[in-house]
Amino acid sequence: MFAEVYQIVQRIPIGKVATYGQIVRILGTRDSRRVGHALHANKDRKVPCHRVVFADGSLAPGYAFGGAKIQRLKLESEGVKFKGNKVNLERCRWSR
DNA sequence: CTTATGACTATGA
DNA sequence: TTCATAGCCATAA
Repeated sequence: MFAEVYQIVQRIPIGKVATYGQIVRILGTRDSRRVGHALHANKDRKVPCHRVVFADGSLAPGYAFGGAKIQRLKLESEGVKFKGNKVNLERCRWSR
């Protein structure tokens, strides 16, 4: 279940981000919520959930490990470029 | 066991 | 472009 999600999330290299849809696609399902639930169940203790963003590049408002703004800062620190209040998926989208 | 809610995404207005 | 609704699956009650 979530193990697959954790594995994929940990597989994301520094400076890159993956969308829920991307992970879900790898899992072989269409449900994006299960990924979000997986991260929520695990929070940010073992998996860098801050690298997981919405399909449009935005973050999870109010449910991040400490705030979407914090998440944004963390991603920036890893080298992820931001497009306004969203991540520049065109540049930092994790491809396989 | 059934109902309701949720770190989502795609489609329609 | 932004807001609302439907669909998919798992967890909580």
